[in-house]
Amino acid sequence: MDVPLPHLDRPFDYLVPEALDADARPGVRVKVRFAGQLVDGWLLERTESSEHPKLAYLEKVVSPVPVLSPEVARLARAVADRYAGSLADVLRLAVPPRHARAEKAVTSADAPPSEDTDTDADTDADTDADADADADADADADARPGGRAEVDPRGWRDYPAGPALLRALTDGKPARAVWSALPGEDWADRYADAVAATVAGGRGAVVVVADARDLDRLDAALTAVLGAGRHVRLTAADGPARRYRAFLTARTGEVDVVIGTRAAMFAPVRRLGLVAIWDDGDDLHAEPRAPYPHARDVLLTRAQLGDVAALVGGYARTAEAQLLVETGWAREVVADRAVVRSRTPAMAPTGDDPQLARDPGAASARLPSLAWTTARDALRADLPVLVQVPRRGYVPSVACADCRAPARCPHCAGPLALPSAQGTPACRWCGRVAAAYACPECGGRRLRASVTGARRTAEELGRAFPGVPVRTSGREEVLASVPGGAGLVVATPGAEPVAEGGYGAVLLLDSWALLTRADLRAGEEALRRWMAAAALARPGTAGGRVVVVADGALSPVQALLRWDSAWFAARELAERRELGFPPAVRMASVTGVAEAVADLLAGARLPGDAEVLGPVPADEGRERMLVRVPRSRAAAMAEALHAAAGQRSARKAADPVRLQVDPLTLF
DNA sequence: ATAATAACGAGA
DNA sequence: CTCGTTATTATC
Repeated sequence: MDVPLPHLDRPFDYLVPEALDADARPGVRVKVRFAGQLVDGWLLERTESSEHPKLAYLEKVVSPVPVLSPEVARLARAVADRYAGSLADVLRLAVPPRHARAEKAVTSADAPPSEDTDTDADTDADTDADADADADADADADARPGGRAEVDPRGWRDYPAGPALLRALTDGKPARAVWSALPGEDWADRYADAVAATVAGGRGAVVVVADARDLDRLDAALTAVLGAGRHVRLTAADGPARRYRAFLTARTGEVDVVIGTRAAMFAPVRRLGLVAIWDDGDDLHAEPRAPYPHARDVLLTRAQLGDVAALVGGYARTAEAQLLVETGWAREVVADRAVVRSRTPAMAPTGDDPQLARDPGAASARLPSLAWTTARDALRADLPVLVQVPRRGYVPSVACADCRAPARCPHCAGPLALPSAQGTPACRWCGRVAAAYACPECGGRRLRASVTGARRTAEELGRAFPGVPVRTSGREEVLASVPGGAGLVVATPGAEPVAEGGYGAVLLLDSWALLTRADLRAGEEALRRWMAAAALARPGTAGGRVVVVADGALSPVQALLRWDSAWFAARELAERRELGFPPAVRMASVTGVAEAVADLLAGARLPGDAEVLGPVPADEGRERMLVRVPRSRAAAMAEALHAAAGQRSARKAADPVRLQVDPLTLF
């Protein structure tokens, strides 16, 4: 039933009239009379009998195309349960809005929609070039015959476990890998290898990337490996018609490789063999619509439910990925230290005090001396220079003025904030005032908030190197690539263009702004962005250098210098265990006007060991409470919150409450 | 939203 | 005890 009310989050039985019998198959969209009015719904299954005494008739089958596959239906239910949401909400994300013209185009051009069991569909249009793969498509995927073409594992040889991963994919084994890409790695090519290996084994794949630029890159890499027409792009940016068309192409089994942004995470794929996500730390992977699922978690749930292989990759490793490794759910795929050293650009930290710069050019650019000379040398060698500058608008938290350790609440470890320049610091979680705050690291008593003026520094940089072309890549205009000669590229994180042959120098400026963000993930996020930029530099052996303007003693900086995000992720995860933060525990946030939040929590039968933190003020006069449970109680907490939301909606409580499990930002 | 059903209270 | 009115709850 396509109504978002939590108390109606269950199936309802209807009679199927004779006339609709043929079309009324599981997975089709239907219209039914419900509480007097016509509402949309999904036909989940056909049964012979019903517990319910008096049934109404199905009103209409909207379209005979069974757009909801059984696998996706099961997945959607699991995702709804995990995120304390309703099936209807998840299905809205999983199945794009119907586009009648696109539907007509796809279903008339091809064979009729395939049978509904994802494992035996064989009505795919025989694609001209390689009809080879489907000769034994119906055979048990685990009993792959030996004579199949293997994918060349060359690009994966830098990682000792790489070739075995590709073999497992071709053999249809549900391998699970957390991959740490080397600097300079062409990740899109490696993902194309993994997909090709899966396809060679007769299975399909879903790959999710964060943005359009990554998608273009992956698209090109896949076309080079698989040829055209073997995969399809699924992204909301392509517009409703193309999106629905791509969706149907996958649903009918015409192609069995889907790549896309998070809109693709629920893509129906026949004989799914691999789910993959690149750069899972990018916050674009978090769906902003209820129930706010994260692409990584949806894909991992998919892998878990369906004996499907999973690949979680990035230059940097997230704490979540580290948890997969530490629990043994996934194996890490990393290069040996010697290989890492040979590929890494020469990296150095430098203090951020421009007064120390002796060179006049450096002083005019307000650049640390080392950063300035490094850039100058690269330009003289006719190599491009990348300058990464954080975007404005980060809310900095409060840090110790002496050692710069983030100031945390002594009681609940939430972030401290200064209400005014003169005020006493208070916790943004529990609201307690930390009047006598002393830094646990160094004992310092002074606090500072920080930082602005990032972009201006970058503009001044251009003036410091007269005659050198300056390009910018940022929010308004994102460059995909730049030519190889001498030139300055100023980019905000995530918008760094690839340089032909690699950058001669990469400068990471104003790291302070990244590191002091009021965010649990500040360190992880800073490292992720630095690594993404540093990965574009030439190796040190080819003259590539990276200068990070930050204290070399800080652990994210250490991790960058050693190109060891696994080490950092392990530290990060250990710290979150200690502080009781996700992903070591499961959290949920409850947001709304004060009394509504209190009402919901009062009605929630939370597990006994649940902790309730807050309230803290949220925007527009609402407030926010956090519920924290051990991971073993995650399902019970989600259930309890969903049920409590159901009670409220059943008695038509006016004020809405937003439930978010594993919210991306906790503060 | 709307109909059924339970709960309630006043008057016979 | 019964009838009419009002809260509650389920909605196939």
